Amino acid sequence: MQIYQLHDWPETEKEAIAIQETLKHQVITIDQLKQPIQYVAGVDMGFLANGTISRAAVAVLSFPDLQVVETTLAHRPTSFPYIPGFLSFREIPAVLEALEKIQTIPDLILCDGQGIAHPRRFGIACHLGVILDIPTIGVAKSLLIGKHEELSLTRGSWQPLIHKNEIVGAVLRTRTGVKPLYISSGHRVSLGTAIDYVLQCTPKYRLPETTRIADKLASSR
DNA sequence: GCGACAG
DNA sequence: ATCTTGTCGC
Repeated sequence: MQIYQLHDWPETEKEAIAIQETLKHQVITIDQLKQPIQYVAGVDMGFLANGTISRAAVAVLSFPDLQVVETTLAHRPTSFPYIPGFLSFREIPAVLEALEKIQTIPDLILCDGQGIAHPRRFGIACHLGVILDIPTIGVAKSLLIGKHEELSLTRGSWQPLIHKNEIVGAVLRTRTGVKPLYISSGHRVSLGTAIDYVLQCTPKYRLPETTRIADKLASSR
């Protein structure tokens, strides 16, 4: 797929904040998805050579049957450190390179990390969604910001994630008795719809099939 | 100032 | 993210 650069890539945290503050106004948190969804993609990262090389993996699956349709890999020198709140600047360059090789354009992308459940409401799912103008959902394995009530142990139960008096996402149990996931809108997907798709993509394990496939590719040799 | 902190 | 074996439980 063809990808257009929206901005120069930052060198410093200060430049990164400016980009986030600008682009966050382009994020759409209501449903604007193709109907029906035919292809769902998962994206994940791995690192090689003591972290100096970034490897991005993309897996496109059919929906709702979740069969692998296509996968790609891309490698790049790691150019930005890991700083909480700035994950996208570290990971997106390699992800875009892997997505450029994809033939099957996904209707929805599940990202490893937060969407608007972010200090400036612009996590990696938002950033990728705005760059591509494709619907995205943030699916994180741990909390970045916000608080929530305890939730019951059964699959499908969830609680709103609150930050500064705003509902920024949901804590969602995708498997009974297992640690929950942190779900938030990335771009062109509402929270309720995000929860719905994440549950449809987790028929068996805690993590969505999309990210499980991408994860294997990204962290294998 | 102190603590928290996606991957 | 990554370094790493066995082990507890369904």
